Amino acid sequence: MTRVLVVDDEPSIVRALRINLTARKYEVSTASDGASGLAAVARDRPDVMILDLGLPDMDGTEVIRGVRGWSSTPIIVLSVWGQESQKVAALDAGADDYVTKPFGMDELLARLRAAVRRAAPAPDEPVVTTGHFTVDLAAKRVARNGGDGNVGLTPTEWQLLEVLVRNRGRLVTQRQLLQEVWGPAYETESNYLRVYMAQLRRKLEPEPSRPRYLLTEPGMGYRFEA
Amino acid sequence: MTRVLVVDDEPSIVRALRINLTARKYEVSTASDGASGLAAVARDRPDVMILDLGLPDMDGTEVIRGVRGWSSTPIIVLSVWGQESQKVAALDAGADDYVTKPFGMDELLARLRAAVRRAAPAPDEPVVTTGHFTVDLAAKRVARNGGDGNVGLTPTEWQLLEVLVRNRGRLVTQRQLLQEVWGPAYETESNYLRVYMAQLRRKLEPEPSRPRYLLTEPGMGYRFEA
DNA sequence: CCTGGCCGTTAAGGTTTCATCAAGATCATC
DNA sequence: GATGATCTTGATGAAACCTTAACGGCCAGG
Repeated sequence: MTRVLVVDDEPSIVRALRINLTARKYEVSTASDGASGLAAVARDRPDVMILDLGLPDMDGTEVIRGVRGWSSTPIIVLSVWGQESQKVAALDAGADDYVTKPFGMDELLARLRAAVRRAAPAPDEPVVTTGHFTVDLAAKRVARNGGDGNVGLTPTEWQLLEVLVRNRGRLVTQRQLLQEVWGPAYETESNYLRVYMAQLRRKLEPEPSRPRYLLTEPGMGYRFEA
Repeated sequence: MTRVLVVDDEPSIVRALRINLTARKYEVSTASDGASGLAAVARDRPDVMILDLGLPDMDGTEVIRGVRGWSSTPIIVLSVWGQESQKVAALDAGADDYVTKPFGMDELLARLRAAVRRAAPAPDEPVVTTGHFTVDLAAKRVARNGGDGNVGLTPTEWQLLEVLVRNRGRLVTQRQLLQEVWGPAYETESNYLRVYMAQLRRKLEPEPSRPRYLLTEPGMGYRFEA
């Protein structure tokens, strides 16, 4: 039975969610502010968390960071319409998805299912092959196809490549990359990214100046394409 | 059976709607002012609401806001011709679509079907496909069908497209778009919209000068149709 | 018929962001 | 303490982007 934690300070929403989720065989626990929400995550270990951004005691992104410090429980964020920057901040902080209030129950349930499914035992393919090289995530090895021997990557280069390959096909924001590789304090040092992306491209791309696998999306981030 | 709530103070219109809707197997309930309309929404939980803006007791946008506080039931607004600003205000408040009086029954029924269909089970994955291209909200990727490679969108273009796609099938006012993409301070810079809509159409539409998916609603806003 | 408002389109300017290079700082190892 | 690899930092030219203004088409109202 899937456990859901609802953190919202509006009783009507909490009630509606409790009724609908219970009817669909979810196990529901609730909290009405950020502090007790964090406590509830630690206590109940929910499989997924629904979090309202407009809590009375603390900022929603603070709650997300508090959870993400030690848990990867999927988080679906509820936000009122028009607070675009808030939503972006929440996603950057580690939220998995968002729904704007007012929401349709069907939509929320769909996103809930999707979030739980994504979190399920990741059938991670540990080896990714492109037309020119092969990345083995488990063995931490990169080898050029046809050519022998493996490509030597420095620790930082490897971490960067790993994040990109794990999100292959998807765009990864600069902030996310910096946060995962260098830590939260380096969110703005986009210079590092450029230097290391250049090094990766020099070592992996057939034409480093015309990237084919490690793509730049100007203003947004990078994408690994296999 | 689909439940429709009609809120209008003109008996002739209520009667005409009741007859036509009942004949087409809708279950109809009615109310003649805003207050009882709100009560009826809470009591009957209609699948869709048809709301006249010219009610005796309260402003139409007030009714919409009252509903939107806790429900996302689709709302189709009826307004007399010429009250453009009223319609925009209603859409901004959260209405889904509008029909100007006098209206053709066929048109109203079409919009009714569209609104109900839209509210039905939302797709699990945030991937929207049209006849000519596919939008993946999670991966931030747009690909032309058949053609390979993805279409390169700038950050602003992407944000604009995202708002439209998330509200697919439904009219989004200029103000809403400007606020979500550029921020509350740019509510009147409708020039930006024209420039970026043109760019999106050039990149996505098969015939940019004859839009098929990114539609203009003159005086109101834009609509993404899949 | 003319006028004004709204929309679509285009192009140029200024600004931000990106790629590349190279030199200093840091770290691990011996 | 010396050495080599790795990581930071700064500078520069190039590319992409955002903004802004101008022009023309279309439609409605006078």
